[in-house]
Amino acid sequence: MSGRRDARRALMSAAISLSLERGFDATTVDEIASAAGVARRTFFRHFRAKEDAVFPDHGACLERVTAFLDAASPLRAPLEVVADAARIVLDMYAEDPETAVRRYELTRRVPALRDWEIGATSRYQRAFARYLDARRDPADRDRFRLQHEVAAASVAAAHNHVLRTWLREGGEPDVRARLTAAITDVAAALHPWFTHGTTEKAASDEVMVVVARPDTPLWRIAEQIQSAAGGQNVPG
Amino acid sequence: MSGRRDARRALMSAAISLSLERGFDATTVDEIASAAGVARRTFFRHFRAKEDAVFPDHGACLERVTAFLDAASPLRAPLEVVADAARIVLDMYAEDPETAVRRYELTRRVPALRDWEIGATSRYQRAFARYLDARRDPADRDRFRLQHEVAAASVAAAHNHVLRTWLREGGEPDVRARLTAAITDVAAALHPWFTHGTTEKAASDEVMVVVARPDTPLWRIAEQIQSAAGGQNVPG
DNA sequence: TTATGCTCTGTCACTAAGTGACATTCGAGG
DNA sequence: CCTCGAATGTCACTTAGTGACAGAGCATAA
Repeated sequence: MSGRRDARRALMSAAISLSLERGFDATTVDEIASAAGVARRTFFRHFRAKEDAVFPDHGACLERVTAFLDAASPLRAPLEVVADAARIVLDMYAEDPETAVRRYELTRRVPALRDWEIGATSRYQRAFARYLDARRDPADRDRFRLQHEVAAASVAAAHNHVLRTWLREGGEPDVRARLTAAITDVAAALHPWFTHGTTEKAASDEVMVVVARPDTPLWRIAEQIQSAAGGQNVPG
Repeated sequence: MSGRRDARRALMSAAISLSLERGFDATTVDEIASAAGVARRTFFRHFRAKEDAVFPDHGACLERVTAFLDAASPLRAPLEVVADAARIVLDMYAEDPETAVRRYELTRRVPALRDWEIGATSRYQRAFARYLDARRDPADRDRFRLQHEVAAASVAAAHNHVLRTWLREGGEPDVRARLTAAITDVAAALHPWFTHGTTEKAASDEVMVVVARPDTPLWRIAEQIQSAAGGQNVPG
């Protein structure tokens, strides 16, 4: 009937607005669809369920996260990569703070929406754990699966904490810095789990010597070199 | 029509069996009800939704967990109490291993059921975090909320890991011991977060002297006494 | 311009989840 | 035997979600 490309966005907006006014359960898909100026069937072409209309971007964001994790350099420390992945999720919320805050109001009030979002975030968490698994030497995977799941859950919890605090305050200040700080805290506690291949270094002023066992992961060596260089350029 | 007291159990059993045969989505509530020998309406008197019939005990278990946490002695270390709370949940699964394994088969295959269970377990996790909050001095709560949420998530993740491993193996060996081991690992990493009120001790062979700041929590002092006693009886 | 094809959309019809109202039956206790 | 309350059965209804088919909008090639 009108512009043909913004149906999805209009539906999301209508779903959130109407749910905030009358309540989520008291709002029918018919009402949402007609408020957005489309047919009822069109709603279900864009969203699998009524709850999905409130969180329309989790699908695409999950794909972005998994693609990022699949493409991450093996030279980087695993927990740092997972932290960046969490940052991707946070950025998605921060992209539209107003909508994020309105959504948050809804999820606090409607249990069905809370469960739906928990289901969505659990998929990120699973992606984190799967990534940590993949980074580990195949022989070690079974032994470290517990640590991976706990680490993934911890990063997800830190992300959720920062996100909720930010939303409660209205979406104003710098979220990314807070996430970095939170995950640094968590990573400090969990660090021992990810430093198995021990590395020793004997450094002088001019020469850097790194002594490591042959099976030491590359990212650990990179980490040692970086800390030994102390922020200065490593002489070529 | 027949015995009047076991409708709930019969419905749960029918729901799991039929869903394993034909698939969860392809099984209607009508079929479940008639298989259990009751009317369709009776199903919804016992369960809020079709998914609920597969996990009928989470509600009661959550009440047990929160009651346990509310009644826990302030002399015990917070992480130990939370570990015991997780044990309550694990015991509920272990009470009927066969059903638990069948349920697990279902949750692996049906996304709706997986999301439903994740929603249920998230409520335990919230209870854990809320308890850790309550244990903290009111002035410290805001500063430590991140740690509480991460700790709660970690314990929940450890529980889920042990549970899933156990279910995958068919439900045979000693689960409780594994949960203890897993949570011990986690608690070791998280321990620094829960030892703020520093305690120093100067011990001799016959006399025990505990030096602590006045605001040191009781459970920390108890912990110190216990470790100083080294498993022996503390002389009265 | 018309023809062709693709994607998004509208319409209709249908199954099944979940709820409210009211009647009925079972079981315990007087 | 009668009564009361809780669990159940019956009926009717709203609404979520899906399948099938038709039409509208927009591109590209002839």
